[in-house]
Amino acid sequence: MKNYSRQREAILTVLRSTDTHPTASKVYHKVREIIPNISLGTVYRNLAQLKESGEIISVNVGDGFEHFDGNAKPHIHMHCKKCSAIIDVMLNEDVISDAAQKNGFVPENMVLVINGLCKTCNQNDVN
Amino acid sequence: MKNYSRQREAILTVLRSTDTHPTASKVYHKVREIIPNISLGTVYRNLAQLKESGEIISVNVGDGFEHFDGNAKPHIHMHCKKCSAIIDVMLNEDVISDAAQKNGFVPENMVLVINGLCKTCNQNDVN
DNA sequence: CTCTAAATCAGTAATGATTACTATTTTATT
DNA sequence: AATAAAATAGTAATCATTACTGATTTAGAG
Repeated sequence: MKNYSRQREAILTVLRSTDTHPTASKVYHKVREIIPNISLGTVYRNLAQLKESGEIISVNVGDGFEHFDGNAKPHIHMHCKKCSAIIDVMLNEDVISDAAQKNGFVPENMVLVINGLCKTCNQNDVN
Repeated sequence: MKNYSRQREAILTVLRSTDTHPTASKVYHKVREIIPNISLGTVYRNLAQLKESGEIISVNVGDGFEHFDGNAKPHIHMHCKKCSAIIDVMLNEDVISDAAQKNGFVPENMVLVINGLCKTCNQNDVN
């Protein structure tokens, strides 16, 4: 059902070799250095597929772009509204405010999105 | 610099009278019940302005839509990937896993976005 | 090694949420 | 009432993302 593809491998390699949370477009341009004629549609399709399979995750910081992350382990993303940096903070370190202080980050507004299944949907069936 | 407008007031009223985290389009249709000829552009402009002034916040759960929230206090949003419900959980209740358990929520993937200023940007200047 | 079907691709067109634009109306102040 | 800034309705433009198509690649069987 899922065949190997050089394109998908290259995309995964790019995502795993950076901590900058690139957009689809950024990934596209980076992968073009490896596969010069890869198409944007292929990048989008594979990003969706890698996300579906849990190999990568995505973050939406409200700038209108989906940002991709090769680190699929649950962690905190701190988003600077000025330079747009997205900073990783592993979850076992500390609670929210501590984590913020340790990074010299001044939190203004925080949103936690937990994706999963709510009580009702989880009881109704398996998928 | 900021004048009163009936349209903005109606938008705020709509947002404060629901906990469903509507999209701009949903807000538009709801406000049309109060002001039948309000335009979509006006809704978008005022949502941006209300967000800027901190009267409302927005959540992006990765479904391609920006969701608006009349409750500007920091809180957790749990997003069901099946029914798309966005459930509010106040922050002082408990830590993440506890909050999830209490709501019968099965977390699969969690992303915390903290908007603010990073160390570098905060040291460089005031705004 | 062929053969075949399913999966994937490159390239391009279409979609649709959001933003920009413009002429008109409303607000707040004198 | 007069005036300037702010806001509006309506429409057009933008652009990230998705859908589509005919060609290519993959994987497994013979």
